[in-house]
Amino acid sequence: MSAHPHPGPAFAQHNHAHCAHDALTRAEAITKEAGVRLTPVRRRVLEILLEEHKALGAYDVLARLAAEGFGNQPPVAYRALEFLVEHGLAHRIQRLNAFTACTHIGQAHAPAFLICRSCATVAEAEAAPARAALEQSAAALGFAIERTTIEALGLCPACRGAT
Amino acid sequence: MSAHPHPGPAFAQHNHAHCAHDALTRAEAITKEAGVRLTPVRRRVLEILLEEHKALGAYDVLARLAAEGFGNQPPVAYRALEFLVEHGLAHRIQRLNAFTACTHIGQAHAPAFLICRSCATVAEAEAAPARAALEQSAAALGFAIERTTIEALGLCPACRGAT
DNA sequence: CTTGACCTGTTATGATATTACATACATAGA
DNA sequence: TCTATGTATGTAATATCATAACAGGTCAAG
Repeated sequence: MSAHPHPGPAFAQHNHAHCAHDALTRAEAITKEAGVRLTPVRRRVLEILLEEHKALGAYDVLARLAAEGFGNQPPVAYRALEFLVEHGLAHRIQRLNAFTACTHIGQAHAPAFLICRSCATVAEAEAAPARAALEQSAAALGFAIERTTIEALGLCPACRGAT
Repeated sequence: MSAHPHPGPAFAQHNHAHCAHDALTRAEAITKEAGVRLTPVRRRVLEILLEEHKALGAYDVLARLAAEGFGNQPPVAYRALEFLVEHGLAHRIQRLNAFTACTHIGQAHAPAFLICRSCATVAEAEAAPARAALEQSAAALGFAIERTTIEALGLCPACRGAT
């Protein structure tokens, strides 16, 4: 169990170095637990995503990897990203065709994403109530939901303040 | 006002010819009202989308158009689709990079999409409660939502029944 | 019947993503 | 230790999705 069960949102001021380091530590625990390998490329991709609370395209990640001596073909990035998403270490933002590090690694969560259209920061919000509401609507139609994508575009607190 | 303010979901049995014809009639009213033109390409694209309650990729639509003598370059399809989305006659399904005809043309609505992973049918569900719940979560973080995308993947009633 | 706005078409290119296959690495069992 | 096996990485080639820029056509207001 962690001492930080509810880390603040990406919008809030925080010690980002600690936030990123903590995420990596958790990622190592998670992967070890699952019996899968957090290889150098995978780990590096997670680190890259953790540098900022933004979503990065696969090709952005790829460029970074290539510059550091990893392979420079798309599958290198896509495979690492897929691995991270599959193990809950990162999320795919459909609206942006991009990826962002999970800010709640190791915690059961079903996030909604809040995407600032001004600064591109992506935060995870609690989506359980929204999902429950949707579940209701769907059930009324006889539809069995398996996976839900909830993404909102708008303005983060900082960008609302700025003119 | 229509005699069918609450058409059934795409999953329900319905007279599809009537459903599609009705949608076109409404589309004509909407565009006339807005002072924009439902030109042949645009109208034809809407008809194509209305043929089934599925999402079609821009290039699928384009192929149909080209076969019918319209232009065969991507912008032809993208522009018509953009027009339809802009005027609420169709929706973009982010998850599929595809488009589907709106089943509630002319009604104020903020839909969630239910996508059957088996038969690919797309239905619109009521998303107002889910949006309200999300609005709550977002407000707590100081985030001002402008647009929300809600898409669920799962099994439609028919495909649940089938083994 | 001209003008201006908008629509359609085309070329070209950019951005995102996957398939297929070859090579290298880790590790468990002989 | 050796080697077989599964898994990971690297590369080439290609598929899929999307937009920019510009030329020509259509239509309706003046």
